[in-house]
Amino acid sequence: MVKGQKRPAGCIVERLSIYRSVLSRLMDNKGRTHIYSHELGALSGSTSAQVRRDLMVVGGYGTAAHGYEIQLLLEAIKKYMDKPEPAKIALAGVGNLGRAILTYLAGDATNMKVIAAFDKDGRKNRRTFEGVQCYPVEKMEEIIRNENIDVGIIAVPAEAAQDIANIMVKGGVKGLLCLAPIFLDVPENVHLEVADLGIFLRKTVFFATH
Amino acid sequence: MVKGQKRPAGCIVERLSIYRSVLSRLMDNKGRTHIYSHELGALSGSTSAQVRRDLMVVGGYGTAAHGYEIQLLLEAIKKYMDKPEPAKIALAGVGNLGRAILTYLAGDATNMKVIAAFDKDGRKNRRTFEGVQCYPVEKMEEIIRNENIDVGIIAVPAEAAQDIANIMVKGGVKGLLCLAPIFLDVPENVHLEVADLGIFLRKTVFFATH
DNA sequence: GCCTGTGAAGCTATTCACAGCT
DNA sequence: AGCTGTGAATAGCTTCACAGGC
Repeated sequence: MVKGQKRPAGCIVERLSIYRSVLSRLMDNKGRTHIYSHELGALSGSTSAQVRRDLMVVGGYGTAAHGYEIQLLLEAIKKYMDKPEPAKIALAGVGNLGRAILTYLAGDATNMKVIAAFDKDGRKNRRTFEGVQCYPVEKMEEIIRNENIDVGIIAVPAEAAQDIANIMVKGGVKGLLCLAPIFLDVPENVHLEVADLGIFLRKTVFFATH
Repeated sequence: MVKGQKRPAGCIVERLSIYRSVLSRLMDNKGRTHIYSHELGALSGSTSAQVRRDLMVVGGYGTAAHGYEIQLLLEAIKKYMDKPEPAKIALAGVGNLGRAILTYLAGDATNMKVIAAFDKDGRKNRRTFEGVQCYPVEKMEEIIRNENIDVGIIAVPAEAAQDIANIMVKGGVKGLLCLAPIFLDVPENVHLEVADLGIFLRKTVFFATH
């Protein structure tokens, strides 16, 4: 028997991303200006101690009186995580999953920009999705290289994923987010992030039924 | 500066799910019957030591001569992870993301079954998606309770996610997979798994550009 | 020689707990 | 009284390294 799920362990970067989105929403929608570590913890699935530790990394600006000033915190996180220029992104595969991510990014794409999408399906080329132009896969390597794209998102079926990854790497991406249910082989110097929805579902099912 | 990404730390359950899908593919597509820990490691983004440790948990059946027998391994993993009855699943939100997960499950749903989908959009009701019937949200609690559904997948916009979660919990689900970019408040006894694509993208961007 | 199974060591990440401040 | 920042302690996870087997 497994010992009872631990919080997904996620590294700091993951949690900082979460804090960031929670804080933005809090500031924009509720007009909050300050927050305590235990509140932020509750809103992001973490503990107060964890929050304080994380915030130390970006330079803790909290006061005992009012906690953290949200504005300041967001700037500190941004400074820690973001490069001055928005990251350039390419998307391969404009199926349901690809479109879902475009929709998401149309809402919150702070410091990220999807430069181009690619699809094998000729009918999708020349079209735009959420304002992003779709090109044939044959042009991918060239466009990635010319536009200096940083990150590739792989939202194609598992069978095609490795080929797509190879082309993206040849084009010069430094990171890949693979949404297909397969583990890709990429060079050491390219960061691979795997987000397989099926695995998450299996995990959920496991913990729900045990 | 962050210390250089560590393997996502994922707990055993996550890795077992991965092994399982890798092994199935290997057996079905390539007709392999045996595999060594270092091979399985390479194919699933892990190390040989890690694989051997994980497989001990399900009952290691390896031999020095041929490694592990795939068939046996799959059965052992299944016995460890699956209940005798397939897990019953409900999906809320039949947008791009919801449909993506239905497509996925149409391919590999071993021991999982999506019983019903729900959507606010009246035009989607009465339709089926990948063979799954779509109902209005008003019927959700009732259907979840009557069908004894184990797990809910939340693929609705962030604003609606908490309401949907509340209804699902009232209906009696024991686990929730939330795909919306928000952290939900659920009772202790319900397992919450958060899979926010935006967070993964942010992580990828961070490691690609640092 | 090369593999598995596994105790022991080594790391990382998380939590505790408290000094210092308001 | 209640909060932050942080050293120290703990818990959890991963790798090492080697005995035992083919």
